[in-house]
Amino acid sequence: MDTKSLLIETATELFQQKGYKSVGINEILRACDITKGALYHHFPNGKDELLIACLNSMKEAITGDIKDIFSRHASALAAFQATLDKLAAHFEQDAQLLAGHTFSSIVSEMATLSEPIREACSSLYTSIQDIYAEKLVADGFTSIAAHSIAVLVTASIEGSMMLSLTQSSSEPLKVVSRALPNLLKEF
Amino acid sequence: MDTKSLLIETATELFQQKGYKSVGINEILRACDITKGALYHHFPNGKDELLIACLNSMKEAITGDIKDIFSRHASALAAFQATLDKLAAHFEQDAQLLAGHTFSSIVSEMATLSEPIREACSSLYTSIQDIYAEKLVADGFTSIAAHSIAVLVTASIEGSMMLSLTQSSSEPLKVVSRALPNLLKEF
DNA sequence: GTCTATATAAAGATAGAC
DNA sequence: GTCTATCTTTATATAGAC
Repeated sequence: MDTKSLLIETATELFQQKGYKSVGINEILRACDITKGALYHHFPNGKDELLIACLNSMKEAITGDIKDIFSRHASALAAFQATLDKLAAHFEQDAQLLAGHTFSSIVSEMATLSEPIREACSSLYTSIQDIYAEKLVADGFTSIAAHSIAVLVTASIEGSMMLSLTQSSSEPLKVVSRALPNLLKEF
Repeated sequence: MDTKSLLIETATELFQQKGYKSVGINEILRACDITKGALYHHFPNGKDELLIACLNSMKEAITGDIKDIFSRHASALAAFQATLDKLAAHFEQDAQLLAGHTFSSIVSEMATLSEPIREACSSLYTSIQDIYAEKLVADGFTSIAAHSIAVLVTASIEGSMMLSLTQSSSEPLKVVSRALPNLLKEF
């Protein structure tokens, strides 16, 4: 793999696990086994520019995963359940794996600090909600209802990931999975 | 106010808004208009020890707020709706105010880094869920059902706060508020 | 395109005067 | 109990050789 891609992939993983500020450039370089010269060649504007590239990479990976799951299940309910089961399974295998499905550590840290980064995170959540809403419309919901349900489910899933990480238990993910039939109703 | 309380109060607010790593000791001292000598007199173990004190302070403030709201409403549904309405109103008045009702910026950053801090955050969420569950039991739910619903609602509220901050809109908070009748059903 | 070496600033923390 | 001054480490970033 070329150095630039390696850099993005490695930094993405670290940022997702530890947040932005907590991860130093040196830590990233050590993990990639390269030095500063290479980083500043590919990202002349340094760590900020690398973060933007990582956010784009996360958008690709996360929406790709979701599209994949949603194309393989007939109903929105089945797709959401498969999503949450996968998250719970990943969590139980290795809590760190859960980080790969969210970017809340970056959102929480940066949302109030940097407007361009808040926008990048916002666009990522919008993309996710759009996939959800499309499937809900295919299931027969009106566009308006589908949009609301998509927001609700996104909030519930993100919140349950945070609770599972905090409480060191897959229970919150499983609770939301069981509650899905109630969530997927017009309100 | 004594210096120690001022320090805790000021640092709590900054940590909630920006996370832990993003807030430097110098920034806190500047905001308090004191110097390092005072800080290290009250917190010999430095920033880490100050964070623990802040987490305890948040626990007091947040659970106090919730208990207050829940004592003033007859049903769990009314109490949850009042909670979300208050969050949305605060958000619309000043997005920064929303930070005072959560500590997700700290959770997301520290949950994978420091075990004692993860435990402190976990205990805070447990306290919140206990208040919710108690009210749900009073409403007639079984203890088991009340516990599950409390987890679900906590996840939904926390997730919607994150979405509202990220998307710069109170819509996610309002969506979850409208969805509450569906959330408060056995599953 | 990547390295080494260096610059510069900021972080957290300590010592000792008052 | 708070200050000033200082120390150490770490952070991001740059310059120039290869």
